Amino acid sequence: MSDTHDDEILPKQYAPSAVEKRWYEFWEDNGFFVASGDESDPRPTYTIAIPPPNVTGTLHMGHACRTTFEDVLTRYHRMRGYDALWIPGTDHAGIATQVVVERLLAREGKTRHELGREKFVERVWEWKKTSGDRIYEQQRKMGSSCDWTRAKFTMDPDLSHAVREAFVRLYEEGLIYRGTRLVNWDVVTQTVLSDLEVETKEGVDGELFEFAYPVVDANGASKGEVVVATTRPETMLGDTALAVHPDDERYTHLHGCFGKHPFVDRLVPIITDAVLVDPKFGTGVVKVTPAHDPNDFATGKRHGLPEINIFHLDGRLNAEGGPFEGLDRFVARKQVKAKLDELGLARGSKKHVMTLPVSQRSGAVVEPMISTQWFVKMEPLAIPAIDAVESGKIQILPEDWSKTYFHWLRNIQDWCISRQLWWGHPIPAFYCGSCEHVNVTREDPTACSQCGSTDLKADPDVLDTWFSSALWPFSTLGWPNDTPDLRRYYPTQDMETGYDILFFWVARMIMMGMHFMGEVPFNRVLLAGLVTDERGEKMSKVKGNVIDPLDVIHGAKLDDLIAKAEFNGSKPQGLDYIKKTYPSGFAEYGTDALRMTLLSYSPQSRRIALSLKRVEGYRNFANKLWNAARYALPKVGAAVATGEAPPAKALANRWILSRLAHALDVANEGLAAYRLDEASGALYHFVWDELCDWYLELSKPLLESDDAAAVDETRAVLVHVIETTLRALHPMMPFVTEEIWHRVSKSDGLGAHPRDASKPRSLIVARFPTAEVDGRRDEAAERELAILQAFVGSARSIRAEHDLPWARPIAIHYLAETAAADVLAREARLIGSLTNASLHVAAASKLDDPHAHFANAAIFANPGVKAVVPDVIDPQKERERLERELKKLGKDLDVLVKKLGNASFVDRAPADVVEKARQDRGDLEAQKAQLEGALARLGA
RNA sequence: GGGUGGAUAGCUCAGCGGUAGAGCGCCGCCCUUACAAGGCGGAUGUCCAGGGUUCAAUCCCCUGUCCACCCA
Repeated sequence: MSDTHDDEILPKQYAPSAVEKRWYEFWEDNGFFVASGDESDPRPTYTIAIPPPNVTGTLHMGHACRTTFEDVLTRYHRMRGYDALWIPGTDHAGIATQVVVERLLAREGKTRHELGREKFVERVWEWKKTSGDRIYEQQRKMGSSCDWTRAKFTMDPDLSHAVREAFVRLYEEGLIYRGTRLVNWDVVTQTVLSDLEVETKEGVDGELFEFAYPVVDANGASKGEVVVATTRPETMLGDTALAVHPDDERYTHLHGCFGKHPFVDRLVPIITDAVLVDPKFGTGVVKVTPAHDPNDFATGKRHGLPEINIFHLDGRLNAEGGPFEGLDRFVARKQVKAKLDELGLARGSKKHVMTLPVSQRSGAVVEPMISTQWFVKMEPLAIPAIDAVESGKIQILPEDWSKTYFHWLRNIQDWCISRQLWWGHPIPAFYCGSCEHVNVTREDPTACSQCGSTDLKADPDVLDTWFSSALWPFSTLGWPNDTPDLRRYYPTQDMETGYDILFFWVARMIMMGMHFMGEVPFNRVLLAGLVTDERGEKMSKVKGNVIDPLDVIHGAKLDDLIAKAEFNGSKPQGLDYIKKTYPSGFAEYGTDALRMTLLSYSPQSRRIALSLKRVEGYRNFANKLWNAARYALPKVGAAVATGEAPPAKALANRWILSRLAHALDVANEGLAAYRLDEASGALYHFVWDELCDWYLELSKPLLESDDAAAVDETRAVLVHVIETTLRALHPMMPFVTEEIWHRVSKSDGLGAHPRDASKPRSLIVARFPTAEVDGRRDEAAERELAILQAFVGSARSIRAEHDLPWARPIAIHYLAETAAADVLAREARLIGSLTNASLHVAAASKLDDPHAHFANAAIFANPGVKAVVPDVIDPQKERERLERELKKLGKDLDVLVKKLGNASFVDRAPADVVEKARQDRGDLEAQKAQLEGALARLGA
C-alpha cells in the first residue's frame, strides 16, 4: 500500500466498497488496533469496553451508532498518543439466544425437552459457533478499531470463572441469598424474570367483571352477599380472603364473616385492610389472591393468609383450580365467568382500560407466582454506586440522566438472578440430599461441607444474563486474576451505550465494579438516544421499518428491501412505508457516510430519526473531499505535508490556515466534550464552505501566478491543509481519509507507528491536529478575506439578478478611497478569477453620482465599499430590486433605532452591546443612503 | 398516579438572554478545465399557547396543551 497510486488518475467519484475492505485489512493485519498491554509503555491509556451485542444477533442501527461513537473516541485518543484499547466481545444473552435456538428446533419439529438439556446446550454452542462471528464481521464493516485479539464472550472459560467467583463471594458476604417471593413468571419461556425484564403494556382494553360472594357468619348463617370487581376472574380460584376498608360503614356488619367460595370448598375470611382497599373504587370490596398479585401478596403477609398457587408453570390451572383444572388461564377466565353466570353470581361487567405486565422477551402476559429463587441484596451495593456518581467519580452525560439513575438506585429492589433456562452460567449451588445444606462453592463439591454426604444435587438454574454483563469491565481484563491488563486498563475511561440499559447494565456495572474492584469501572457514562426511522418511530421487524446498516453501506434495491422486510414478518403497512419512503432503494452510501450521519445527531436527543437523505448528504461530502484531493494532488508538485503549518504571506493562504485553526479548535473542543456532532459539523463546514468553496478557488490564480515564491507557498499550504483535514476527519471517516492520505502524505514523520518502526505508515496513528501546530490564527487575514467574500458575493448577486451568464465578462469600477479598497486592489486577480470580472479604479466624482457616469449601472450595496457594474441593468428591474432591498433594510434599521431610542437600554445594557447596536445602525444607515441615492439617480 | 424529555423553515434537527441556523426539499441561472454526488444566486419562520422576571425572552420562571419515553 505504498505510493504506487501516484500515476493513477483518480476517478471522478469516490467508490467506497473496495477502499473500505482494503484499508480495514491493512489496519488489522498490521496490528494497529492492538493495545500494547505493556506495563513499561509510557503512553497514557484510553479504554472502552464495548457493550457486548447478543452473540446470535445481527448488527442493527443501534449497534452501528454505538460502534461509530466508540470508534471515533478510540481513534481520536489513539491519534493523540494514547495506548487505546477498545475491548470487543459478545454476550451469551441467555433467554434471547435460547429462544432463537428453540425456534430453530421447532422448525425441525423438535423441542428442547425432547432433546434433553445436555444436547440442547451443545446445540446452542454450535449455533453460537456458526453465527457468533457474524456480528464481528459486521462491526468490522463499520470500521471498528477494536482490539480483536482481546475479544471476549461472556461464557468463555475465564469469564465464566469470573462469574462463579463473583457469585461465591457475594454469597459468602451475605449479598446473595435464596428466598421465596412473589416473582414475575413468564409462562411461555417458563422462567422467572427480573423486574426490569417486565414491560408494561398500556391502554389494553379489558373488562372489569363483577360477581358476588355469598357471605356467611361464623356459625354458617347467611349474611347475604358482597360484590367484588376484578379484571382477572380466574384468580378467584386462589382467593383466600375478601377485604374491606375498616372505616367503610357499608360493611361493618360483615366484619368477622366469611365469603363462601362458589367453586371450591373454602370459606374465605372478610378482613379489614386500609392499605389495600380504596373504599371509593368499585364496590369497596376486594378479593385477595396472595399467590398471584403483588398487592394481595403483601396483604396476605400482613394478615397471615394462606397463599394458594393455582397455576402450573405453563399457565394452565393446577389441582387448586377445582373444576377448571388443566385449562389455560385465559380459557379458564371465560369459563369461570360463564360458570358464575350459571350460578347466578355474575353481576355484570364494565369496559376497563388497563396496563398489563408483559415479558420483554416473549411478550407473554407475566404471571405473578410464588417461587423460591436466588436474589442479590441490592441496597448495600447501591450506596457506593450512588456515591460514585454524586461525588463526580463517574460523570453521566447527558447529565439529566443522573436523576433517573439516582431515583432507581434509591428505590432499588432486590435483584432476582436465577433463571429457569438451560443456556447460561450455572448457579454454583449444590443441595445436600441428607442434611439439606446448600453448598455454594468455587469448585464443584464432591461431598456436603456440612454432613459429608455425597448425595448432592446441582441447582438446575442459570444466572440472569445481566449478572455476567455486570462484571464486563473487569472480567474482560482478566479478573479475578491480577493480570497486567487489569492493572493497566482498569478503570476504563468511557462507557458509551443506550439509555435503555442504564438500569439493566450501567448501574449494575457500577455496583459490581465498586464492590469487587473498589474502584469505578469507568469515569464517564455516555448515553445515546434510540435510533428510529425518519418518522421517529421505533424500528421493529413487525413494522417493517428496520434499516439494516449494511444495506445503507452497500446499497440495496427496493425489491431486496421489501423481500427482507417480508422475511422478517413485516405487516403490509410496513412494506408500503418502504415503497413510499425509498422508492429507488438505497444507493451505495459507504461506511464513512453512515458514520458521519450517525455522528451528526446531537447526543442530547433521545431520538435519532435516521434520514437516508442525510446519509446521502454525507456520501456527497465524502465525494467532495475526494474531489478536493483530486484537484490538489496534481497541483502540489513536490510539496510535502510536514505536519506543521507552513509560513504564508498571501492573504488566501494566511486565511485558510486561520480558518483551519478555528475548525481544529472547535473539533478538539467538541471531541473533548463528547459533542461529536459539533466536532464533525465544524470539519464538514470547514471542508465544504471554506476549503472547497473559497480556498481551492482562490488557489487557482495563485498557482498560476508568475511569482515562484507565491506558487511554492501555496503548494505547501494546500498540501498541508488537505493533509491536516484528513487527520482531523480520520476518526469519523476512517476509510476515505486513509485512502486519500496515502496519496497526499509523503513525510516520514507522519503516521509512523509509535512503538514499532517496522510497521507501515498509517493515518490511523498520525497525530491528531491542533490549532496551535497545524493552523495559524490570523485575524487580519480573516477580516480582509471577509471583505473580499462580500465583494465577490455582491458581484455574483448582480450577475444572477441581471441574468448575466458566467461566460460574459463584466467590469467593476470601484472607489479607491474606501476602507476596503486596499484589499480589493491587492486581490484584484483573485476577485477577477472568482467573478469573471475586470476591476477598475474609478474617481470619487464618478462614483458619487454613478448613474450620471455609468449607463445602466448596477450598484454594490456593501458597507465600506463603493462600486458599480456598468451596462448591465434594466432600470425598471433595478428599481424594483432596490426598493425590495430598502424595505428589508428598513425593517432591520427600525428595530435598532427603536432600541437605541430606549433610554433604559442605553443606560442598563452592557456598553459593548450598546456600542454594537450603534455601529450596526451606522452601517445600515450608510447602506440605506447608498440605496436611496442609487434609486434617486436612477430617476423616476 | 409519579417522573423525565421534547414542541424552532415543507421534512429531520442544531442553537441560544441581545435583530433566527444547518442538511434535505423548493425557485432561478450555469455541464466556469476537482466535484451535476457539482457551482452561483434566491424565497421561506406568531421559535406550541398564555402569564411573569428583565433595558432586552425563542432561550430563564410559572401555568396550560400536545407528543415521546421511564417508573409504579
